[in-house]
Amino acid sequence: MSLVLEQFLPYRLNRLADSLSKNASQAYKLEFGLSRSEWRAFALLGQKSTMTATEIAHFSTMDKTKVSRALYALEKRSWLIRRQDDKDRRLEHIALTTFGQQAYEKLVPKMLKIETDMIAKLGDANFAALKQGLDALESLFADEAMVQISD
Amino acid sequence: MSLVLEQFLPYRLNRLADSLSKNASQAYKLEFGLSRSEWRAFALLGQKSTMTATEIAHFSTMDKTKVSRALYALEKRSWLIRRQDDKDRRLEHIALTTFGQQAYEKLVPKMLKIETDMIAKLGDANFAALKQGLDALESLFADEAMVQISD
DNA sequence: ATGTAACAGTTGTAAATGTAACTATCAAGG
DNA sequence: CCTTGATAGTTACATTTACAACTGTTACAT
Repeated sequence: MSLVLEQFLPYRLNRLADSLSKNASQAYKLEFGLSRSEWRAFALLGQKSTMTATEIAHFSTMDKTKVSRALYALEKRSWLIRRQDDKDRRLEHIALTTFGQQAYEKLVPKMLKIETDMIAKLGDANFAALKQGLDALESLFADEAMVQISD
Repeated sequence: MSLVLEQFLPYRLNRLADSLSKNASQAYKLEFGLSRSEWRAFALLGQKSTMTATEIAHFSTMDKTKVSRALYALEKRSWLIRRQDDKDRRLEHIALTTFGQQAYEKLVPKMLKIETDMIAKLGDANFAALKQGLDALESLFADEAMVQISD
């Protein structure tokens, strides 16, 4: 009947996502000067070692133009190199440089600590509940995406 | 030890918040041409009937400049009126016009339907878990805000 | 009363973003 | 071959946003 914004699910989720991200961004923003999109691309490259820009866009759910600019910024710091595919010259295989990997290995523990601290504060039961809820939400939207694709 | 972006809590929350919001925005964006910040201010005004811009900023967790511009947009559609406070001429008491209220009453059921449909798809158990998790997260960040204030 | 600090709200400006258009490449059919 | 359509990635432009500076007003101590 009546809508209370503070209790409205999309709004709550947005608010919380914002809080968590602001919290987490301290590590990569203050110390490394990375933006959120740069951090995402960077985190993926550290994790999967070699990817194309399109793959990064897919896994980070960012627009490809956003990815393009994030990669450009990371390239300027010499944190990544691009190698053109031998067979398909449209493709670029992107990987972290040694320099980039060193930064990655310095940054990851800090990011993980932020997360584990937060989880500890939440408590096991609440965290389990949160995970269950997020999993359920995610599969819900994964399904919808598939429906759209099969149109 | 290793960071998997897809499982990283701030990232997951961001991703989901985005999905939910895109889903929910269909109603207010396509049919009413409202932006997200306009929707938020509008929803609060419909809910609390009279507020100042600062209050709206506080309850919607938006920057006051964002609120200022959202209110300007809503005012242009004649959805709200401003009345200056008698005692403190810095303050503006903002309320929806009859016109704005009519729009509000048309929009709210659609927004609520989007939410209830989603909750139904989630299932009771998952929704309860989600709520528990979000509540816990929220109180965690509410606490932190207090800590900051008391500094 | 007067100066200083705080507050409400707006505006200016630079950076970030989304959308569409663009370049270059490939693949497949005629 | 050559045309058509798809794909990878970049660039251009319009919109949105954040952040700081600004105007006008109040409160309060001197």
